[in-house]
This record gives sequence, structure tokens and C-alpha cells, in this order.
Amino acid sequence: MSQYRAIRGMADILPEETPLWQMLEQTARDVLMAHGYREIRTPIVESTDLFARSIGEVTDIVEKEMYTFLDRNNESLSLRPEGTASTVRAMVQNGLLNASQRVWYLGPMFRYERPQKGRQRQFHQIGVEAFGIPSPDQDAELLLLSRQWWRRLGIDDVLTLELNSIGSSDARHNYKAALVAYLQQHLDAIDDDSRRRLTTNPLRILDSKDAGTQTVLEGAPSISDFLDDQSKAHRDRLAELLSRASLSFVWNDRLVRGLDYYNDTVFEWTTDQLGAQSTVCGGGRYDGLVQQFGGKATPAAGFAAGLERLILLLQVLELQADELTDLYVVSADETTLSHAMAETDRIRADYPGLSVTQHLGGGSFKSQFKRADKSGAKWALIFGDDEVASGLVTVKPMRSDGEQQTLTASELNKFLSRLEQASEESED
RNA sequence: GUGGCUGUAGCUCACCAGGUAGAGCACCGGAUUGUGGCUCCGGAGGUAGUGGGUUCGAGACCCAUCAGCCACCCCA
Repeated sequence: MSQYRAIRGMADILPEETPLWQMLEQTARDVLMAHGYREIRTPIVESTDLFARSIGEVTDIVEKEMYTFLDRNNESLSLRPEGTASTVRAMVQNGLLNASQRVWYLGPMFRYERPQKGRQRQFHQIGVEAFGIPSPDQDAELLLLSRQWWRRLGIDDVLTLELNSIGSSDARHNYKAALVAYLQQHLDAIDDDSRRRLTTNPLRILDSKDAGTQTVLEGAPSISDFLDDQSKAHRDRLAELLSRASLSFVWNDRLVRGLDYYNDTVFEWTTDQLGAQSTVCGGGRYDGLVQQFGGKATPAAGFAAGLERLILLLQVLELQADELTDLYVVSADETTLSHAMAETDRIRADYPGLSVTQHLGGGSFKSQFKRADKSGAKWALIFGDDEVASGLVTVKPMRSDGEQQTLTASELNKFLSRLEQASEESED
């Protein structure tokens, strides 16, 4: 038991797992680049006020989940609980919103919650935000983009897209009143939490997990009856675009989201493979946020995907990332090691596509080959006394049955070129 | 913030009416003095999460605390 442990809810991501993370992230980068989105990097710390105002003062995130502290100047700062607020701030501050923009970001987020499966206090999101386009084609592009990512990861079969329109703030205001009025007639049939939320955040009652409350909700008014014509048209056009692109989805008129800034389109990609935390990706449209941050009125939409949950999903489905070690360099003693080190350095310079590990610290050939085997290397390069004395090197196959061969310098170069080529092809 | 379950070797776990710890895997070495994967042999590794209590004696019982897992709340 070590003296120090990581802070609760903040996990180490170990070398064994990082290849999967890198694959996940690289796939996202590829897809985003293929859609013309550009990366933005913003600070992890912002003024507390930025989050409070955008996410909503009375949301759980702001009320009890933020890591907030005073800096040495007595300014209240917070670790970011999500990425949209910082992104909008940066876009406005840097004057980038005079044209439409497509951006994405990747990084850690922080929420002070009780950890459970698929939930950490420090977790990672890839977020995608599009500014300047009010029409539903933008919503559709974001959804198609996300689906391409799932396809490349091989998880599209286990994900479901849930969609809803929560309309304008007027519509939500009217709907809230109707919902509260309805629920007040059934006070005795709903759970305590929901009763409490009646005054704090009535829309959240919609996704209560309490069976009695759900029964009551079956007779509740639906947000869809409160949408104005513009919101309905937006919703219907989005549905049409998705259908044309064969992206199937389910309407869920109980889908509301925990952040205040959304309007019209909201969505979640969910799975039944992860226990209680079923949402892997969520987002929607937020046409009012830019103006609220002092920019000129700019429509926007976006989503964020939780990387820990996607990793969990990849692991459940037993999808793996390859760890590529091509060569493991073995030598006999101090003299041959110094030769081997210089030669390995040369190989790395001349064949940058190869992954080469040199055995360090000496030891018997036997133990060095055990290491070579465990490294997963395809070949061992052997610099023994005989080889070094005659300017040769032996290559031994570790993953196939062939015989080892002793090569001249030029034969080795041919061998390495072929290997580098094969290795690059297998990566694509 | 609330609830349930769990904390013994790096990992997965055992033992035991309460009498000061064991296996498998992993690790290191040897059988093979220049060659891995299989097999065999050997070795190292633990103040039993931490603190207190009950007891002649506690890893085992009790309390507290910390941590992990899962669920609620809420969210990615």
C-alpha cells in the first residue's frame, strides 16, 4: 500500500490502457478533420461566474458539483465542469464569430460527484461545437458526424440516438407551468425527489427513475404540444434530413438536459451496455449562449462525448488497439551493447516508421529473449560477439516459425525497408 | 449528500469456534555457460487499508475512519 493515492474519483490511465485511448482519440481526430472541424484548446480553469451563468445557477452542476476555489487574488475560479462555456467565451473574446465556425476540443473536465461506473470526478470529453448556422442541417451534420465516429470505432450497433425538441424558452416556460399544474394533482403518487424538484427544476422530473412517478408521467402533458411553428418546422426538417441519411433515432419527449442553455434540438446517444450511466454522448442547440456572453447573436449547436464511457464500451465489446513493437534489440555484453546502441540509433533515424526497443541493463540471452517475447516484438535483432566481430547482425522471427538469419549490412537495410513498409500498411 | 457491498502478496482470491498467513497468475533465477513461447525446479514479495475496542490472544468479533465498487441524486 503506497503512502499516496490518487484523489478520489481521479483515475490513472495506465500504459496498458493508453493504446485504446489513443485509438479512440485518433479516430475522433480523423472523423473531425474529415468534416472540416478544427481544434481549439482553452484553459482548464475559468472564472466561476462563467460557468454559473451559462450552465445555470440552479443546476446541480453549479450548485454542488464544481471544484471552486479562491486564487491568491481572492478571485473565485473553477475547474471546468464542461467545455461549451469556455469554448464560447474563447470564440467571443477572440472575435472569431464574424463567420461561421466549426471547432472541437478534447480534455479533462471536473465534477465533484460520488464516483460510480462510468463516472469520475476527473473525466474526459471530446466536444464539438458549430457556430453561425441556425438551420437544422447543422444539427444533422453533428449527428451524422458522431455516427461516423461510432462506425469507425465499431460501436454503432450498440448505440441508440434519442432526440427531442425542447423549443424556445417561452415554450419551455409554458410547458413547465402545465407540467407543474398536472403533477400537483398527483402529489401523493410521485416520489420525494420529484416533489422537491417541482419547485426547483420541474423538467428533471421527466426522467425520474421512480416507477410510481413514471406512471403518473404517462398522463402528463408533452413538450411537443407547446412548440411554436418555427420549432416544429426545425424539428421536422431535422427528422427528414436524418431519415434521408438513414440515421434512425427515437423521439423521446421526456429527454431534457441538465444545462440551461439548450433550445430546440436536444439529443443523447445511449447504450444498454454500461449499467446506470447509459449516456455516452449528449448535446443540442444553444442559440442564445453567445449573445449571453456578450457576443453578437450567433446560433450554435454542439455535443460532448464522455471518453471514459466510450472506453468502457470498447472494453465491453472487447475491441482492442494494437501495440506495435517491431524490433527488440539484444546484445551479448558491454562491448556488443555499445555497438548495438549506436546501430539501433541509426535504424531509428533511417526507418522512422519502425518501433524499436533495445534491451538495456545486460543479462543473459535467455532473459533478453524472454523480454523480447513479452514485448510483443515481431523480430529480435541479435548483436552477439560473432555478429559484431564480422560486421553482421542476426534477425530472429518471434511471431512466426521461420529460421533466424544472419545478414550483412545491406541485407539488413533491405529487411528493414520491407518491414517498415509492411508496418505502415497494417496501420491503415 | 444518501444507501448497499467490499478492503489479506503486483493481480484474482483462499484459510479461520478468534491461537501471530497460503494458492494460482505475474515477477526474478536455474534446468539449456549465444536464443523466448511449453514443462519442471527454486527464489523474492504481506506491520492482513488505518486507528481504537473486546480478549490471555484478532486478519478474523465490535466501533470509527479512509478507500474501492455498485446504485440513488445528477450527468459525459
